[in-house]
Amino acid sequence: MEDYQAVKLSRRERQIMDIVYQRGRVSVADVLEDLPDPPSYSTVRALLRILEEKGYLTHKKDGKRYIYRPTQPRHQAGRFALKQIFQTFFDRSIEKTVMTLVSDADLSDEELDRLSQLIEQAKKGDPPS
Amino acid sequence: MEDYQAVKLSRRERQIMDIVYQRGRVSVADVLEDLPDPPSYSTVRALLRILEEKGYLTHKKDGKRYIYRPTQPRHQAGRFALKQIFQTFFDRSIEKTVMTLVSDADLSDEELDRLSQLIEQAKKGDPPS
DNA sequence: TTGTAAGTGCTAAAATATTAGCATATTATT
DNA sequence: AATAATATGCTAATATTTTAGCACTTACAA
Repeated sequence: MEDYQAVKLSRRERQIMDIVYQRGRVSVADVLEDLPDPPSYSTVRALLRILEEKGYLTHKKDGKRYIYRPTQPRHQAGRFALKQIFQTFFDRSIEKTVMTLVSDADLSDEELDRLSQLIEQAKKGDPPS
Repeated sequence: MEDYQAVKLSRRERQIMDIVYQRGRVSVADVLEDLPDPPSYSTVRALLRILEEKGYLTHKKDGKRYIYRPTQPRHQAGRFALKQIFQTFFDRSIEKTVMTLVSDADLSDEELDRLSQLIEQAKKGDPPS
């Protein structure tokens, strides 16, 4: 399992991976811009290199600079991260988790409708137990 | 904002906080048991002490041993963590997030119904925009 | 071309985090 | 009240993370 396991990453590495996943693709300057308590340019480069060595990122050249992207698809990484949260804070209860999500979000009626539909579909589509 | 900001925690500290939030209250032995690549007993004690110094935990005596608990309520910490994930991996889209949650979960029909109700209630109760 | 601005590669210093171990305290039992 | 078992308090060694800086490269424009 070579997941985006925050469990293996150091503090800075984690911060950087979060930025990478938020932006999709990043230059050194992008990361520097988003990083809290921003360190030096050199530092960011070093971290990106390390993350690449560890297999979390790849880069390609774009003009004279590197553009980094995650090796693992965002969706997959998100799924893993979500599972983690859900286990740690919400007793593995989907209900509790969705409740928190929804109550914090201040959704419009249309959005709520779409959510309902989503759940209906889940009910039809994939009947368990 | 003195949240459960994983952003400030080291790798081990984070792992420990996750365990604490999962179990609610822990002894040193509990933590040691759940920690991946378990270090020594001493180590765990040291980490717990540090987390207490930093304000993330408190302890009280229970017989001869300490029981640690988070200073921040679980619900609040969970909310914060969830928000983070949601921003990082799901474009701030509740729909995407819920979709992932629900499709991974293999819920029973009753559970799906309860979710629907939840959403209906949100619609009535708190009409936005 | 060649100068310059903006990159990268690498290395090693500095700062933090992680760890073990010894000394001391507490509880329960005999 | 002495002992054994199981805690904690503290300190210092070790390992890892984080950082800066110098040497080199590339792209572009004068």
